[in-house]
Amino acid sequence: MLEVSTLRSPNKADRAAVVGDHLHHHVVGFPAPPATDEDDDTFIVDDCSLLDYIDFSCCDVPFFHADDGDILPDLEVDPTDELLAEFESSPGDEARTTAASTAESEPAAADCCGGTKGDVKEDGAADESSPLPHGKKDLDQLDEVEAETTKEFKNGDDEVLSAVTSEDSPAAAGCDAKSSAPPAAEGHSKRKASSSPTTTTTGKNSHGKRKVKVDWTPELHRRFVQAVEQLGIDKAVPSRILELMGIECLTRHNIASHLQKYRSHRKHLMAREAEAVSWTQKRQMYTAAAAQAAARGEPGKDAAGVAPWVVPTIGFPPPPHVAAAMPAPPAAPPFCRPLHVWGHPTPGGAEATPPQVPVPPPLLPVWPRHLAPPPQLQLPLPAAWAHHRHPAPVVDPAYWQQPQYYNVARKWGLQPVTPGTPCLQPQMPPPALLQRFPAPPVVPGMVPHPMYIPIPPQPLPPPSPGNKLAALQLQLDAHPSKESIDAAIGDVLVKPWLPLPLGLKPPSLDSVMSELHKQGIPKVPPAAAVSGGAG
DNA sequence: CCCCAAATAT
DNA sequence: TATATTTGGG
Repeated sequence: MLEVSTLRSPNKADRAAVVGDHLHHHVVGFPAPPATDEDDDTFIVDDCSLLDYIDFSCCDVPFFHADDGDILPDLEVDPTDELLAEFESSPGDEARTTAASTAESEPAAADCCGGTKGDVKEDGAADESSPLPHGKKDLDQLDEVEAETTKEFKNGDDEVLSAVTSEDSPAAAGCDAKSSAPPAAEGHSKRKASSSPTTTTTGKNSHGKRKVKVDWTPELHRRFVQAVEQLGIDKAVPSRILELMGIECLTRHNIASHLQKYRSHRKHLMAREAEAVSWTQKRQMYTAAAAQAAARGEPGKDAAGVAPWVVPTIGFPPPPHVAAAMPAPPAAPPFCRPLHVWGHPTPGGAEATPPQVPVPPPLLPVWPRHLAPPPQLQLPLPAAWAHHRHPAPVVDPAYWQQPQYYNVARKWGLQPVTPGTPCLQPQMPPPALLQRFPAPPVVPGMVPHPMYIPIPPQPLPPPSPGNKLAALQLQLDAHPSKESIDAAIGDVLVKPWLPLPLGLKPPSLDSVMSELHKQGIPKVPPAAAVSGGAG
């Protein structure tokens, strides 16, 4: 059994307790509970079932359900937004839902886990009994759970959000989390010890399993990010973050881990981006060169030859007008799930401001491959592209400020990238646009993806004799490393656009496009048929 | 206490 | 298998 310790917050009174599943639906968030001070320490979740059912994976998706349709609301969210409940399940099933709670703007008070889904650790026992037929629920801890409203309805289940860990750390405890199990036994219970078979977490329904790990739900993550941002670099250390977050359910370790990952993730992104950018640039340069060559009437350079090289800009955001002219992205995924947790919370407003131009983003956010987007969850999301206009990209200052990353950031010029923001669901381009989007030809060696137009490496048009640049580029691009490709692809998937490294000066897309246009070259290779687009 | 790297679980 | 999270060490 796992125990979760709850943290108590000194100040906060709030905490929601979690409820056991037994309740079927009662969620229980107690807004501020008068509760139990006594108890603060631990909650037990008994039910096993709850957790089980909860599909954490889905959790990520919480947004979708949003009533408002928002997706990743920012931290500040209104209650409404915050609800992240995910209900993926349908009523019929077990339903698992999770709701998020509201968050408050207040960091401190935050609710912690607003989003967390319950995790709990388990141990065993508890009762698995969980008799609940279907319900499972979690609870949330949120302090204020106002949001509940929605949640409750939803499936009737409840959800919870708490994260929990079992750490021993008392300190941590406090939260509302749910915890469960009896403390006893193992005492420390680190999950690890048990190897118990059960484990599970994710959803399965069976009853016995629960999540052991802290579930970093988007909500939680948001909070995390927020905290980090608020703290700013220096202070963005686990302990501070924890404090800021106010979530007592989490332990420093949890935070630290998450932080680590967060950084790591960023680092990777940066690296990939850099690569992608460079690759893209080369490509673009080549394109430009080719276009010029074509313009000169060089043989072999016709629209066809050139067009293939026109790729959606991966490296940088196309200017609005260009974007408009560009081919619409193939089909947008049914919905996007936030980059798990790694993204930044979009601070308010960003999403709030819909892009003036409903231009479909050339690039789409990533949806974890392992997750199949629930069909039902298709929500209209605000265009992610709003990013272009974001006055100030929301970046996690803290992140970048960290020495190691700061340097990197400078190096790569990533300042404004907002890593996780992307999870907005791109709007589905109008049919007309979709048609314009030729299906990417299947190119051996290239990974087919609806998101980008594959550019066959091999079929490069021979450089014209006089075109050194083209030749050079050809060489460079002819055999892109797998990584490069991957990076490019990943890039596309991950973010709509990337800032170029400071040192690089990409040819303007406009110039390229206009060049092509002059030549009568279609923006997109006519050939391809639209792939399933939506797929 | 924090960061990094590895191990493990999901 | 890949990814996420946790655990352990410096």
